[in-house]
Amino acid sequence: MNLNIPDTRQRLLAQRLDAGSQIVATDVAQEFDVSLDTIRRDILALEAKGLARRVRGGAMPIARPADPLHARLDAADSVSPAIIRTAVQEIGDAPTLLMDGGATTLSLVPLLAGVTNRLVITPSPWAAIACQEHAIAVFLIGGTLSARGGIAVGDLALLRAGEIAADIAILGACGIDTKFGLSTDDHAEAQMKQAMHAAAARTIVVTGAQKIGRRARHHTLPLGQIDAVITDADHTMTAPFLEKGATFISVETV
Amino acid sequence: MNLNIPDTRQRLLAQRLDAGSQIVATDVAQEFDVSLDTIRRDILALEAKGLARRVRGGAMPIARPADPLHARLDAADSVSPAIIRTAVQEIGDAPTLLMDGGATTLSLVPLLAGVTNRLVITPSPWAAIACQEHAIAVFLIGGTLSARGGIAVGDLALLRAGEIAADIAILGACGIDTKFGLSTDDHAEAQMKQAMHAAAARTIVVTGAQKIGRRARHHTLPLGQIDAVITDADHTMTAPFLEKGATFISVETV
DNA sequence: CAGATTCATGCAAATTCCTGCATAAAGTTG
DNA sequence: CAACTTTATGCAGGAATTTGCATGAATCTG
Repeated sequence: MNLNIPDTRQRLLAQRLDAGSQIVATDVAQEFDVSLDTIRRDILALEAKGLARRVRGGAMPIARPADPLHARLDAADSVSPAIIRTAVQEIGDAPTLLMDGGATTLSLVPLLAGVTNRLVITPSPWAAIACQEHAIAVFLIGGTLSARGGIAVGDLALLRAGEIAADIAILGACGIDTKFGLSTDDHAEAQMKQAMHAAAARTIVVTGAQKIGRRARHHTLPLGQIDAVITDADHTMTAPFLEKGATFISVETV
Repeated sequence: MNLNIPDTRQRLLAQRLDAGSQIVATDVAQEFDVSLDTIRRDILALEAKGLARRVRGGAMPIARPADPLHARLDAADSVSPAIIRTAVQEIGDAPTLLMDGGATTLSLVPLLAGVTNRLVITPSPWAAIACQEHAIAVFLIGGTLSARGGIAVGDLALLRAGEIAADIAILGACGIDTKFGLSTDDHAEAQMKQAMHAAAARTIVVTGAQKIGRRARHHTLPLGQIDAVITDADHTMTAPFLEKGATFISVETV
């Protein structure tokens, strides 16, 4: 049995809050066999750490971050047209595409129509909808959609990606660095991108200049496994990558 | 159990208002099992915060400036609020939901938030996105997205639905008829809906009056396998169904 | 205009919160 | 080992919040 000390209790309570459930002080007091005051103090401590929102009778999870859609749509507007043009040209007539989620890749979709027999495979519901609106055949990879992330992830999704042989994987980036390679903020999404890379003959990364040199939390792919990076960064930023043998296709910013 | 405190209630009410539905004080009072006065005070508080327009008997959403994204939601807005309210009430606190695609079921999503540990499983990317915007955990069922249809279909999808045990399957309808039962325009989607029915303990159909008596191309479920139909059709339309032993929950059109 | 419904206000009961204090266990220091 | 400090816990009493009810006013409906 666990020790019934503040640390243990608070850890468990924080865990529950993080999972989205509410905490009813009287219930928890009974569960741990301590007085209501003790639980109240635990909640007080959690609030001080910013892990709980205290309400009458217990606590609730901290308010979630602002909804990702607007940010996503706003960002989509800001993707450089030059990047989009170049990426579409690079993709050419390849019939089977693996598309990542994210604003940058999403903005490519409208220009992918018009190729006969093209199939887009994607774990992103946004990309799937965009494809359908442009009459592109689309296969949706299922899985859990994380609260913050934009693509479906999970073992099921990984397996499924393993069953697929695509021509080109088109990935977005949270960060790309000369040593750390391509990186992603979410661990599960990083795995998904690795699986997409493995299932495709070529891997292209499409990303704006602001991601160059950044390192996100999780390593995703080493530079050597990326066939081309399309970006609007200028030469001073891409030079270190070129020295390491990476293929960067830079486009002039307008 | 959820905390029944002003904060929780007001948050949920604000959410419903934001989703465009109106609030009937007496109904909500019953739903939360509190007195009318309490709800009245909640509405008062929401009005003070500028989140509600108080009217006799309840509250209405604040008139919002039109928004470019709104074009897509128009279809959802045309779903009778009474149907939405009733369906949400019928769903209650069920933690695991299987949601069909379509405008009607999509319009339910904003009101499904606020239940702890709720998971929505859906083959519809639209539903998945709507869930994510409302911070509802969602599992996306993968598969091919047909050009016209709104949900992912395919053997893979069917298999996957077979691995799932949900509390309630919430289905839309292309047509529902006393003899032909529930029917769907697309064969693959019909199969998907059958699989969803099989994976859930209860099956609820939510549909507008215009679908009553229609027969779509593909038979999907016999009436006997549907636990409840929620519709705004009047008694003259639903009577033939009731005679056959079906459960229809009719709501008055406003 | 009469009846019914809904709203506003005040009030009492119940619940919960806050503060201070006493006790006990664990750790620290000389 | 003894004395001290720190930490955790439970309890009591007063303050604050929330709730349901009662009363009369206001509003809607036919």
